[in-house]
Amino acid sequence: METGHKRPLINELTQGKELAYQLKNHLDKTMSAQNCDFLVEKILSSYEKALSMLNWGTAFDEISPRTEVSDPADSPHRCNKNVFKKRKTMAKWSEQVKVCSGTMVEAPLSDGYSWRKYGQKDILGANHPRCTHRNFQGCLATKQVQRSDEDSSVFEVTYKGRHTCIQANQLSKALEKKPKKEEVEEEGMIQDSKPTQKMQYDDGFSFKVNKGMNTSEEGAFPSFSFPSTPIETEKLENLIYLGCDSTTFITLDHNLQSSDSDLSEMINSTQNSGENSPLVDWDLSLDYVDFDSNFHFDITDSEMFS
DNA sequence: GGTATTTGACCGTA
DNA sequence: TACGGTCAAATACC
Repeated sequence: METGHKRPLINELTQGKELAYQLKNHLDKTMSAQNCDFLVEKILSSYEKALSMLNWGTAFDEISPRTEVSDPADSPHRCNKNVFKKRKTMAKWSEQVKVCSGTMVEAPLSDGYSWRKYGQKDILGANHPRCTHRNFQGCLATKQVQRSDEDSSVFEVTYKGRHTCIQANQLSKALEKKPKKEEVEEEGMIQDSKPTQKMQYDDGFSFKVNKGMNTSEEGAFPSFSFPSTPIETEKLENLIYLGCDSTTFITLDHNLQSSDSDLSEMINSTQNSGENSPLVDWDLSLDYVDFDSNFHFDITDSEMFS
């Protein structure tokens, strides 16, 4: 990796270490849960940034000579801005979320992160333009929103990159005192009115996202939550267990009309990779997807294969 | 005046 | 070379 990129990386890691020490010191003393949450999220944010930098470094290493880092003078638009020119490496961290917004047209935009629209593009063959949003907290994640041609109430939301920021709601919540019981309940009502969301990946299969914790439990990620979609009993029989950690389980719908070899390949690649994350080495790069471990999600959608 | 959005142009990828 | 992603100046909004 280039020396110039080590410094911010070291800074982030150092900051994470210091914050961890602070947290350790506070654990013995009287410290509110909110402050603990805040410190933890700061620590996580630091490590996320550091890891992103490492990923960039990897991307940098993979850049072909033709697309290698260019002299800033080469492009007036990229002076001191984007050091790395190859976009494909960033697109690697992508997930796609289909949102049946129903009456809540704004729903796709309110996922708890702070997004700023920075581009709109007419896509060939699409009736509606594609809007691109970027987090303005120095976060690497981007988000694309495009209204479906078939159903204008349906938005396709594509997330790219990994969040390195602290979720806006999360940050404010950490700084606030614990809300009153009524406020918590009200928040829960709002969340329950949100549409069911489906995560669909470019590789051809999709997830239903099932929030496995109730509103009062979710804590750290209050607004990026989806209504709980109970798995039907008969569907459970068709689910192939892919893996889990303490709070997340991942299953693959056995009804998927992909070949058995494809299935086994996916499962093998899943189970053979990583100790903690069941999806670490998937080609669709779920290791980079910003899943919150508080979410339960299962692969139950077979539309893409029909 | 500060912030957010729009939009035309540039650039990378396929 | 066409298409899509991104940038940044221009514009709108508060």
